[in-house]
Amino acid sequence: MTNGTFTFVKIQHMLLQQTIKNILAQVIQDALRISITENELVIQRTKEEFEGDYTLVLFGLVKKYKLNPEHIGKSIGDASCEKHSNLFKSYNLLKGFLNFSLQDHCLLDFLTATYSNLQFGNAPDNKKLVMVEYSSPNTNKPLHLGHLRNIFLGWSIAALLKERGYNVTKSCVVNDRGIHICKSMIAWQLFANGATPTTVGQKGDHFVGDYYVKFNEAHKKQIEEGITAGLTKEQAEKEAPIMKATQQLLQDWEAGNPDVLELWNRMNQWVYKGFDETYREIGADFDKTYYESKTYLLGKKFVEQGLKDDVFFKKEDGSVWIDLTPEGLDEKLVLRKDGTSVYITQDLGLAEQKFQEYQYEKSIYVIADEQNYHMKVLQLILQKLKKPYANGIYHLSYGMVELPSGRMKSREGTVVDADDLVAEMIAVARAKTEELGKVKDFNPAELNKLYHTLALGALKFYLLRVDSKKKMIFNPQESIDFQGFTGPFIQYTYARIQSILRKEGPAASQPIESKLEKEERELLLSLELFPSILDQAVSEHNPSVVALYIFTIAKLFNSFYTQHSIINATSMASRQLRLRIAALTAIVIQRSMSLLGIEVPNRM
RNA sequence: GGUCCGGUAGCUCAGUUGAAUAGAGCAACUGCCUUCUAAGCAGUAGGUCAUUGGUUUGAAUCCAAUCCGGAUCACCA
Repeated sequence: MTNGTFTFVKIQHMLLQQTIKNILAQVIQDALRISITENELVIQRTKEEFEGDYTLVLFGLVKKYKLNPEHIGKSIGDASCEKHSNLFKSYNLLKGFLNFSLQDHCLLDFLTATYSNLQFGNAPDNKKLVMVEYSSPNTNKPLHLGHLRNIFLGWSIAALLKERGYNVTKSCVVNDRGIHICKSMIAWQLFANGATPTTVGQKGDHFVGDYYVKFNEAHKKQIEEGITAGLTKEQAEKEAPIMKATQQLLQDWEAGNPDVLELWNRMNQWVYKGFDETYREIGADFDKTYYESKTYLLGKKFVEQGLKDDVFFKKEDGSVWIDLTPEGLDEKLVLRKDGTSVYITQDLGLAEQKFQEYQYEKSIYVIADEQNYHMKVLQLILQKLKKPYANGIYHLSYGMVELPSGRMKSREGTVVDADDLVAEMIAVARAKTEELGKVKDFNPAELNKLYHTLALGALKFYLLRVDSKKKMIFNPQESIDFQGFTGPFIQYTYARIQSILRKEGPAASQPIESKLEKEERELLLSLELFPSILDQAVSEHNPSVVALYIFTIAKLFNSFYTQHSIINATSMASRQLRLRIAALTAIVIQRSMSLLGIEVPNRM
């Protein structure tokens, strides 16, 4: 801090575990006269059944330096407690495990420094730009459960990145053109008699989705007729009149037929209005939206460049390919023989477009794992074209949400609709709240707000608590729980704390008890991990780390809460200590949940 | 067939840079509300970590083989 200049000093809390590692590495060098870095040390939280807070696992040292564990354990333990008595209170040695107990004041210092810090966990701007693309719906049907997993994941990853200092741009690619939307258009022309979402009083995305279903019904019927008339199944699918009309519509669209464009635009607007409503309801937002209709031609110039650079090659029929067999993949088409571009080529163009607009360091694509191969190919092609942004592409691949009966199929009507599910969750939240009757003094607006908070808390937590890489099974018969490892459990813990803090908040001027109870210790040791948990979640691109963490915090607090009274603590100093612990727990819960996109209620 | 992912308690999932007796939640069973919110807490029961072999002082975790499930390898998106 220089004189006369206002310098903002951000105090970064040094994690205990890292501090211990650094000190022990030094101690070991001095005491055993061996050269060792802190990264070689294995430090972990001491298991509950043993005495201590942090444990140094000695086996690595024993093996590498051929030392006796009893001997080195004692040397390290003695030297540590002697030279760093401000950190280590005592140690015990069990087999190859050296368990250290920390001085209470280490935890109390941490508590004092953070209990009123509403920014705890927030890291300073690191000037790195990241794009997160998520949601990316088709415009022929409403959002479903699979989209919800995608959206919650993408939103949360973006929030986590921001929290840890990244500059984040959230983007969405809308697949607004192609055969799928033409199917809805044809069905509307054939069956709607001019009906609109307004005339039938239906949400626009559902309205259009219904015509997509009607298309499939009509198509199916025509296929059966075709087969009866002697066609093969494949022929019947292609030759069905409604399919031919759809193909014609697609060609007219590409040719720019004004009537077709007008209908296309009108139907898409209906869908967007519906999407916006759903996004608002579930708290999704985007900084930038790309429309496929505007970007799908961008990739074509890649083809020329790729041919020139000998990355691509042309076949006799005029189609263009890339040979990825040296990489263990296949030959992949990048341009059809009729000169139209394929999916992968469009994605190449969009990646370039995004980079030109944002110069991102990293570009995260939240896309289901069925596209693992596609994303691998995308990155590989960009690398072969020597694009500077190629290595920054990261596919956040998540498993599909399945029903007990298997995959959801929109054509078979087995999808779990996003709007329906949210409405159902709100109904469950209402029923549970009324059953418990704790907020009878709430007015209708407050009640609706609470139901919404609880419903989305339950739903988001349910989808985010599972490791995103794994597929998950959703059983619509069993409604999502409000007890145990759930959003409402954590929200409840928060509400409990608020109920105490409404009566009395911690007073900075008051002294606090300096000796910690077991439960207080446990809680502080875990709360202290918060920033490192966020780093882990970011580096693994995995919000479930945060969900898991905050669940253990809530459990620890509830356990503490039932064993020790806060307001009626036996001494003023003890009450002040506990009020601070409660306040910090509330902060960590609120912040963790907000990073999952979940709000916390003051009462429930 | 090639490639990739997965298999842990009745169910849904943690734990996989190797480390102490493999953990939660739900469901089942026992207790605990005149005390800060019982959407809670404490406890009981439940396991051949798919199988077999290997590496290691030590394997759910690493290696190999096998079995089972899924995804993908489209001039679909």
